[in-house]
Formats: sequence, C-alpha cells, structure tokens
Amino acid sequence: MHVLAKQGCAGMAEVEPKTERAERPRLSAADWEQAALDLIAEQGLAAVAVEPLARRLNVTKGSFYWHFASRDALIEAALKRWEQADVEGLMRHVDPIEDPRERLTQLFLRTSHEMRTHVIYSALLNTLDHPAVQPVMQRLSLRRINYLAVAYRALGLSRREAMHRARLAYSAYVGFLQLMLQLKLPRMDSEDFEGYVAHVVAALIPSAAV
Amino acid sequence: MHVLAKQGCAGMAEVEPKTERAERPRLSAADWEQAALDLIAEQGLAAVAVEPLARRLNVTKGSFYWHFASRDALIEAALKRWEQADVEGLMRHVDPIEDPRERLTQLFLRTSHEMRTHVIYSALLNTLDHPAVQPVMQRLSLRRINYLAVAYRALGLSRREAMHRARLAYSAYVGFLQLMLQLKLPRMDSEDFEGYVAHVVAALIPSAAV
DNA sequence: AGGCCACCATACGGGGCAGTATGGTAGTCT
DNA sequence: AGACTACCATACTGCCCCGTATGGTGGCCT
Repeated sequence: MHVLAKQGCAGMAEVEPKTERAERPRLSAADWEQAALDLIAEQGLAAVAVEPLARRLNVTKGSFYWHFASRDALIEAALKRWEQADVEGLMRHVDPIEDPRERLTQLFLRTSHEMRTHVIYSALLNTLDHPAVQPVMQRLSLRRINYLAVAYRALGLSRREAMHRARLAYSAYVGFLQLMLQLKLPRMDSEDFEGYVAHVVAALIPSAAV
Repeated sequence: MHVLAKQGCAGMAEVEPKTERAERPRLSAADWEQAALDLIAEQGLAAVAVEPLARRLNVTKGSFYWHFASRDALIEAALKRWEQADVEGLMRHVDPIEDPRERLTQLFLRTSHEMRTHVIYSALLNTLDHPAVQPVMQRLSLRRINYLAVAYRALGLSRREAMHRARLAYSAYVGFLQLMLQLKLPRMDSEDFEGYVAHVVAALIPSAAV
C-alpha cells in the first residue's frame, strides 16, 4: 500500500524534482492570506470562499481552520497585509519627491503603470458591503485624497479648490479603474493609453501659471 | 412540554380577517421587475434573490415562477427596462439642447441631481461579473462616452482630445458615484457639493477660448 | 351558474458553502 | 526511539438559496 518508498529514504529527500503530485505544500497563515489576495485580484472578494480556496491550494478546509478562526478572520488579515503594503509603496516611491508638481505627475504616472495594488483596490470597491472592507477602503481612500489635496495646496490652490481638485482627480482614478478592470471597456493600445494619461495630467495638474 | 396546544387544533383556523394582512396584491411581471430594480438600488444585484424578494412582496416564490422562468430571466427583464428608461431620459431632457457647451453643462448638472438611475448604475458596477449585466453596462457606458465625445468635438476639440476628455469626464462620473454611494465617503453638505460640481464643470468643459 | 385561468401557497429535492469534531501523519526535539 | 506538535483529511450538521411539482382560490367571461 504505502508508496512512500521513494520518498522518505533518500537521505534529505530533495524537493521531488519530478512527480509534481502533491508537493507536500505545508502552508502557513501568510500563504493563505497571499492566496486570498490573489483570488481577490482575479475574481473579487466574493470568490474568497474557504472550500474553493482550499481546492486551489490542493488542501482541504481542515487545514484552513487550523490557521484561521473563520473566513472573516482570513479576510481581515489579508486586507491588513494589503493596506500595509500599499501605504509603504506610496511612502517609499512618491513621497520623497520634493517639487509638488513633479510629485503629482509621478504619482499619476506611477499609478497608471503599477497594477497589482490597484487591481485589488478595484476589486474591493465591489464588495464595500462587507463590514471588514468598508473601513479599510475608507481609510485608504481618504488618506490618498488628502495626500492629493496637500500636494495641490502646495501648488498654490486655495483650500477649497485643492480639496475639490483632489476629489476630482481621485474620482477619475477610481472611475477609470472600474471602467477598465471591471467593465472591461475595449482595451486601449499602449500608445492611446499613454496619450490618455498625458491628457489627464495636463487637465488635472494646474499649468505653470501660478 | 409541547406548547403547540393552542395551535393546531382550532378547527380551520381562518386566515385572520382582521389584521389587514396581505392586501391581496395580485402582482404582474412588471411589479417584480420594479421591485428588483428597487432592491438593486438599495442593496445591489446580489440581494436580488427569489425568496427574499417574494417575502418583501408578501408572497411566496410559487408566485414568482409563474411570471418568470428563472432568477436570471427576471434580472434580464429588469435590466432591459432600466436601460430603456435611461436612454429615454437622456434623449428627452438633454439632447434637444442646441449649444454644445450648454448641453454639456446641463448634462453635468442634471447628472449631479437626478439620482435613481445613477444609483442603479453604481450598484450594477459592482456586479459586472454577472453575464447579463456586463453587456448592458458596456452598451450604456460606451453610448454615454461617445455622446460626450461628440459634444466635445462640437466644442472644437480634435478627435483624440475629445475622446480623451470624454473618457476623463466619464471616469470622474463613475468614480464619484462609487466614492459617494458605495464607499460612502463623508457626505458633503449641499453648498460644498454645488461647489464641487461647479469646479468639475470649470475643469472639464473647455473655456470659451476656442 | 359554472368554468376557466391567472395568480398564488405548500412541500419537496438538491447544491454550495460555513463551521465543528475528530482522527491521521510527518517532522522535530530530546 | 518515542513523544510532542504542527498541519492536514474525513465526515458531519446546518443554513440559504434555486428550481419543480402540484394543488388551491378568486375574479371574469359566456
């Protein structure tokens, strides 16, 4: 019966280069969180169900409930991980830029290219009815909008103007995400896309005239 | 132990003539479609389930399956009805306006005030994975974007500029809907809201300088 | 008046997922 | 080597919804 003859005896038993099969995954909580985020990016939070997720990882839910108390616990952990990574990305790559106009421009350009965190953001926008999602998305969105408003203020706009412009820019961001990633409007080719981004930058970042 | 003494034995136990109870609704297919749209506006398409909907209308699903072959059949019918009404609204109130700048401005202002159709639009944006929703939303969105592009062309923009500006304006529309209706960002007071709309109009509609 | 039919209730079977209980196995430490 | 523990499988209950089958009732027509 036992077919593990070729398995345990070969000294250190290297990681089975061949038979693929089960691979003995041995998952950790972080693996589940990562898999959940992947699933959110691909199919939305609604697709994050325990049993399908377990099937995807070639285990059963008996495994899952060892690592997490419930589905919601997994979701909260995954969201926490994602939010943390998102904030760090902003602080590392954009915030150091001194000139506010350059900072805004780079923020727009960066956002238009880096995808993963925005794909998840877009997917989560469709599940705001979930109690764990709402507060995370609200924090994150307000933080970003305020970040924009501060930059616009530094460009010389009044408080109200800066706030309005920040809202407008962020709305355009959110809407574009939804139109492209969820609604799947006919995908623009690379050239057209760059043209659009340039248009947005020109339209939403006040010109040099102070 | 058994407390059902007062329950089963009372002869025929008439249907309670006094408590007004059911009101004898006698529903039609249109009633179901309307109720479905109401539910979508309130809680999204996912909440449109046969049994809950029937409870809401004080009937059982026995009634539903007389009018519709399936849940999806109801959804398709409701979406068709909604799309039709949306198109008619545009054609009746905005399209007659001659001057393109005035037409655009009125389109923005109207959109910012009339709510029902946009609430449904926003809710449906969260359920684009549903096969019946995707095509409707795609048609409707493309139609609106092209409508904007035509108006921008009439204002003197080039083809590409007009298309980009239309995409931007529509993205701002979609994003603002999501931020306000789904994410429920702190509701702006009426004055602030009007200020925002004015800001958007000023930023997205080219000034008189041709 | 009697019947037809639109509309509805009741009851049932089935499926998918959440969560629990409990037993199994493989790696590690001593 | 034996025990301990981390990780996983199996099997079960329960809930909620979809869809079907079938029987009931009231308004309308002739």
